[in-house]
Amino acid sequence: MTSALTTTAFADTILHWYDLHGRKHLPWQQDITPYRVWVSEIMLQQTQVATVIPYYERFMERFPNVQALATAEQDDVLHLWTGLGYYARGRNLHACARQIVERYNGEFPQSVEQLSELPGIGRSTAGAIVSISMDIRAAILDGNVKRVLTRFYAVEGWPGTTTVQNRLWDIAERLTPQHRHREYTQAMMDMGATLCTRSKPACGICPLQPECLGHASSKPTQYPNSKPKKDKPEKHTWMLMLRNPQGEYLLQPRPQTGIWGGLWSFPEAPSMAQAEQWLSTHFGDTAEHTQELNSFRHTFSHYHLHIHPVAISLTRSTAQIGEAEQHWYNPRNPSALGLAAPVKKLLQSSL
DNA sequence: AAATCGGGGGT
DNA sequence: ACCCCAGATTT
Repeated sequence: MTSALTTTAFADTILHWYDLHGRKHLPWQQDITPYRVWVSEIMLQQTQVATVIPYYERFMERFPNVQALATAEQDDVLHLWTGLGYYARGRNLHACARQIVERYNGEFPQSVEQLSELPGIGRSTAGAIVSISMDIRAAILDGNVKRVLTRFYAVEGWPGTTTVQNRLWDIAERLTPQHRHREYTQAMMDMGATLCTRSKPACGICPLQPECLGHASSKPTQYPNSKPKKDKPEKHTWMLMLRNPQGEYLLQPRPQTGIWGGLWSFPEAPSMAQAEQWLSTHFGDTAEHTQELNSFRHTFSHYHLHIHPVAISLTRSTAQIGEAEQHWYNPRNPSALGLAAPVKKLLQSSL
């Protein structure tokens, strides 16, 4: 980790580049408040800017402040989160808003330590909130910053390990300047997002290039070192699309934890045989036209899920199924519920 | 320390 | 088809 550049010169270089080329017109960069920055940071976790923007605009219109979010129903929050993924972010966002209202009288606490105790806010997100919206010096270490730093210092090792992560935090803290925190934080993210990109870094126009060890190595894209590969298991599930005579589909809430936590989905079975078993138990005299639709594959970060949709038309509406909560969903008049992306897709294609 | 959580966009 | 993205939480 040797560079001719002092930490001060590093920040000055970044800030000068930001003044000329940084992004200053993103939605969350207007009317900067802790609430608006917080929501944007949560949405931007593992999700790219272009994807987030329409979700952010809708969310801000519906929940303009932390009080509005705190008093909302979880279904209303997850409805606006449908399609963004990582739904624990939506649940944590909601829980966090309620804690801020209850414990802090609706005002965001002004330290990385206090913010980090709140659900969904870790060290990096807390650093972003205080540096951008409160003018408090703090480092961040998101994907963009990791990429810039691992390249600039040619840091070996996968950043998922504690060793590499600690080293990167040390570097990030050391490089954060004493002034212009908001601009520096934004500048580092912009560098990573627009210049020091994953596969085609624009080293030719990068102000850090003369001192960059990654560039000197002639293989800057080898940083950050990639995660060790693992085979993804293949899993299967049968989704039962029960349609009543009114054209409504039966949905059930999923558990709060695990895949699609807190969202609504079709009843599922681990095999077609068990699906038919379940059908005869609950709909023995009302189910007809059971038809297996074309299956498709949905890929998660850690496994592939083969979804086998089964269309079942009911001769009449049926009462409560066991003790489970349930909702009859009309695709022509959608309810405000959180839906997993494949469920939403299936409901739309049923029209 | 390692596993768990989605969906989309780039290549 | 594969990689990974403005990470945090749980085990």
